[in-house]
Amino acid sequence: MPKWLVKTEPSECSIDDFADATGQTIPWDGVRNYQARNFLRQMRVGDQVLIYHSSCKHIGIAGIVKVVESAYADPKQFDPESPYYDPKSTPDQPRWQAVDMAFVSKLPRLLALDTIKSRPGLDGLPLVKKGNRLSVMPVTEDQWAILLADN
DNA sequence: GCCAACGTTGGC
DNA sequence: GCCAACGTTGGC
Repeated sequence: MPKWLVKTEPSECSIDDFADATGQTIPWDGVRNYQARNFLRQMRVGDQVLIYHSSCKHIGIAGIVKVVESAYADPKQFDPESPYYDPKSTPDQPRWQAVDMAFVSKLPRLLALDTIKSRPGLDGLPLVKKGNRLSVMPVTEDQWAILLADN
């Protein structure tokens, strides 16, 4: 079963928002980068996803969610009022996808970015590569195990 | 708030 | 198809 990591600004959507919506579904929409979108398309129901908090006070991996609905056309691309509106997208030819996710667990404590960077074996993870801006990325089983060790 | 790194756009 | 200009991301 593939595993993933997604970045989010906690002011927009945090692990606590998922926890507060336990048993419910939260759409993962607004992805507007082709490489990230291609990974979204590969997600399958049941895949586990690490939630990474970016651009905030406590940067790092905060918890785990799971995919509960695989990719469908992101409705926000058709909504002129939305900041995620894409005028070049049409319902016949949608450019962007969303998936639905649901809460699994919070990490007992935040796995901080500097801790992540200090662990060997994560060189291949796009998250720790310099200048990387990819917001949806695959995580290998090995990387997953390293990240969740001692947590 | 700064700024390096990156992706996208659009003129040519 | 090149590439400069621009906008955005995201750590610091």
